[in-house]
Amino acid sequence: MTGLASSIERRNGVSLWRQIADRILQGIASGDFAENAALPPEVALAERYGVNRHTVRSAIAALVQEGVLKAEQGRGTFVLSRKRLSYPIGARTRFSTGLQGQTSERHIALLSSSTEPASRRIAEALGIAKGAAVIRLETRGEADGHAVSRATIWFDAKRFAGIEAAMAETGSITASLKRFGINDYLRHSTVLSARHADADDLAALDLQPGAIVLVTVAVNVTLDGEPIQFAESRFPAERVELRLSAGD
Amino acid sequence: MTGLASSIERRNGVSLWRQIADRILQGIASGDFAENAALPPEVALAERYGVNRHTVRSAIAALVQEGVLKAEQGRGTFVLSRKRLSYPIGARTRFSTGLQGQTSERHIALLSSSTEPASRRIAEALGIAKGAAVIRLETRGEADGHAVSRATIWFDAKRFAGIEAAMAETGSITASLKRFGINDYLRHSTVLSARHADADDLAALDLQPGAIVLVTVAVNVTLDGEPIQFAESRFPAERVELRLSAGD
DNA sequence: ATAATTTGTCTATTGATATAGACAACTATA
DNA sequence: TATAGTTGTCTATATCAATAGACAAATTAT
Repeated sequence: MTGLASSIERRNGVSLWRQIADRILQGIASGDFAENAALPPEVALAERYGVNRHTVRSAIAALVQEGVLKAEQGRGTFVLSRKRLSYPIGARTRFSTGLQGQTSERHIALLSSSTEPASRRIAEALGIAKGAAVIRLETRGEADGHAVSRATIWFDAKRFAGIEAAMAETGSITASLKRFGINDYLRHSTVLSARHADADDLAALDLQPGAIVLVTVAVNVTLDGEPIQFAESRFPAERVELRLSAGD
Repeated sequence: MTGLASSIERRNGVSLWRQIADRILQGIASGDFAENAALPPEVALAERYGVNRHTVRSAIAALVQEGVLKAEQGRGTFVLSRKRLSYPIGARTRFSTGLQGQTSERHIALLSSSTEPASRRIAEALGIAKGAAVIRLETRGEADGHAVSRATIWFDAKRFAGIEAAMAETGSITASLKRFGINDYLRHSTVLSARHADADDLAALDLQPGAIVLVTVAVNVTLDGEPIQFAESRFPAERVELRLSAGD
């Protein structure tokens, strides 16, 4: 990416093969390793990263299982997967329209829903009393059959009673909110962080263990500034990048 | 954060103690573990995460060495460190003003500089010919003595000859650009991703191996839209979160 | 055909990771 | 003072991670 040959760290808590797998994924995303082309041979990669050939093989094996690479005996190891999806974030962040042009199909699957008392944090974000009932939706964003996001979304249960049914039916937050008279809404705030994927993320996003997720914590509001939705979304860093759209 | 007891993954390439250390850091950042208060005892943490007490001890040991926790025999283990810095990103992203109010002192240290031919990517971003000379600055952002960012910045060498001297002197991008007649500039685009810190990041940001960095790739432009600066910045995810400021 | 290149498999060894259990050392409290 | 609760240290064992070397199997080029 920068052209810097940033090296590999040992005795870290993160295995060398995992680090090298990360580097290869980066290389693909940044264009260092072209699509459909062969990777450098294992011995060359081993030398480049200063590790044993078997360690490189472990990294490649993980990426093969992940569907990113394909190894052919005698020929080489080839890059299958495309660049990362670029997910725009701005005042009018929408799942479906945001990925328009990058994927042919996309929708949000409702994994589960429940009603619970609001924690302090959620109550503050939604401007309701702590302990008031909120609806929690667990969702997965899918594009062309691939999982690209995993979100937990909270709504005021009083104002949005039954929204889980609307979500299950429409597969869209925007469409569901319309049923409650909200035709437009804005992203009020977004806070961004990153962490290792937990077991739930791994399963829902079909990730290999050790993968990194980008985490956004966001509040959506009506045009009047009334908070309507609080959400924590997780995006697989190896498949998705977030593009900050300034104006919109 | 969400209250979900997301669990720990095994055989991942990321050791259990590293994952647990991450979780504790998250817990501190999100307020689950209050500052100056004691962590739950080791046996309780071991049970919560479903691992052996010794594994929890490895995680705690790493965080003690990192200066985040302090263990006292017979009493407990205490949280020393504060919440993450919140680094705002928007049209007017500036290092120093962005952290105002959160830290008393902050500046950018110039680690090294060089002149090199522009890669295709950098040439496109800066609107110059591929192979044209560009100045590369390697910098570290510091706040109250702690490293909070590590950036690589490129400028058109023709237009900004000598900017490395200005940077070394002023410790500020904004001040340096003023010397070239640029009194204001805007963030044109930002792309966000995350990865494991490489050896260079680890050293410069004083991180424990295995740590995660948030990565932004950004282009700054003049008010007329002329590109002036291309930068890749790395932020330690355990110490910094990025706050997207919508309007500004 | 032959050789060179590349991925695949096997054995062996070393160190890091994780579990298990026992007990020591220290602190706070009843 | 005695007791419970907590961190610190030690031994032992099993598995994972990484290195090392050798050779097989498949493909491509000479």
